[in-house]
Amino acid sequence: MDAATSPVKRRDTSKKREAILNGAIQAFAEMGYDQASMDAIAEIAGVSKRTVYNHFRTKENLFQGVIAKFLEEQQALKRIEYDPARALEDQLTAFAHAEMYLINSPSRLGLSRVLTSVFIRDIDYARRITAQYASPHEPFMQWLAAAREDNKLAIDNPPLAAKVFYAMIEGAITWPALFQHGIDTEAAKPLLDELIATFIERYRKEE
Amino acid sequence: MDAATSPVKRRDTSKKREAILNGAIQAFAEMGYDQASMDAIAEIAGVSKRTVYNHFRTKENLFQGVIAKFLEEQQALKRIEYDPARALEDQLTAFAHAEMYLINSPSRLGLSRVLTSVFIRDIDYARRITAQYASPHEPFMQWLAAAREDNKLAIDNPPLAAKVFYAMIEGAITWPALFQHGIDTEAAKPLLDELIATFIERYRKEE
DNA sequence: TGTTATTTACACTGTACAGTATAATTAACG
DNA sequence: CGTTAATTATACTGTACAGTGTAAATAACA
Repeated sequence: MDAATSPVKRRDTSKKREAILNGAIQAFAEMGYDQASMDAIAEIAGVSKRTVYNHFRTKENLFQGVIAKFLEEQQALKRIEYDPARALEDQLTAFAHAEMYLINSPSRLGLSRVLTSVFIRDIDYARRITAQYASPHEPFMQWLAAAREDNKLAIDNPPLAAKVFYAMIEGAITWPALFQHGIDTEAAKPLLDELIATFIERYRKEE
Repeated sequence: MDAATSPVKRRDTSKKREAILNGAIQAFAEMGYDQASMDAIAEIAGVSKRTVYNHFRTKENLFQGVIAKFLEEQQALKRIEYDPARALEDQLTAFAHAEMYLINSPSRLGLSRVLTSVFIRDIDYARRITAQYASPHEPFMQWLAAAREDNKLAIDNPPLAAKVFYAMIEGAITWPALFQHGIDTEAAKPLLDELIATFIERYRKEE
């Protein structure tokens, strides 16, 4: 199958593949999984339906390609570096804002909804897929560990504290954004500040 | 249309209607909205398909009947009375446990997933439906107000505090339960305790 | 018991869509 | 250029399912 070892002449098909993937992303995001027919996807991608099937055996297969792209991006975008020179509030606020803008970005919002609706219809399937990616809370747990190391936070159980923080962010921002047309970032700021204040009050190291 | 005012003889059809509704609830919960065909629903309900259509004009219509039943029950089950004789921790813990057992109950878990998947596919539809019911946070806001009145909590902005609490419960319990096969209630207790401690540390009134 | 509203069985229509078949066309690579 | 892998247009198959039509059966009520 490898171009270098195969005796068969193979051409570069990555361009079409990209086009199909992008068309599928757009179609899924705008119409949802079921409504996005393979005909519609092919048309949006500017490609014949047969070509779609030449690249992806089934619709489900194509969807997995879309998911992979989406989740890999997500993973790359959820970084947080601990900075000992910066106030904890500042860093947490920046991080929470990043989460809010990420979920709010229109292109991702649509796909997040589709992912949610597909995953909740088949949670075992969801497990199988998401198991292939690192836990999205990992970078934050690293941050917490660094802050503790730096004697700024008193945390007995970092995974537990990470769950508390993510519960707040997801419960207050992520899920509401999905069920509305995104979040009004200005209106959400007082809530975000309150969450961060609550978190810090709990775990701040007493001097 | 009213039996008392109509000149047409009308019989009691509520039994069949109940049977259809219960069959639909079971079918939707077990198979999801799309997979639950009207034929399947009729069979589970022990009723002919034509009778289903005699009671509900369309599948969507039937689904609304199911939703109505579900959301009304939900509303009734989300009560919390403030008790000045009981510690805040106790009351919040009991409340949070009630939420956890409610989402965990197998019959409701399936329907909650279906509701989620339908609502997230059409958030404007979701708005129209849920707008007909009281905000699910209302009872808790009353509780907060009573606790403040009783000088136990220092809360400037009760709706904001309510959002903080519900964000924690939903982010930590409700959503995870939906995407797993429910929540392991024992394993969740430390997290629940931590959330409540965090909430109380933020809003407890200093003596 | 007779009337008739309601229910049933069953055949049917129309539509939407995943996936396939195939012959013709295009364009990348040597 | 010529070869041929990749792509295209188009027509097609099979299936699933919402919703309808109808005549016969059933059962609630007067």
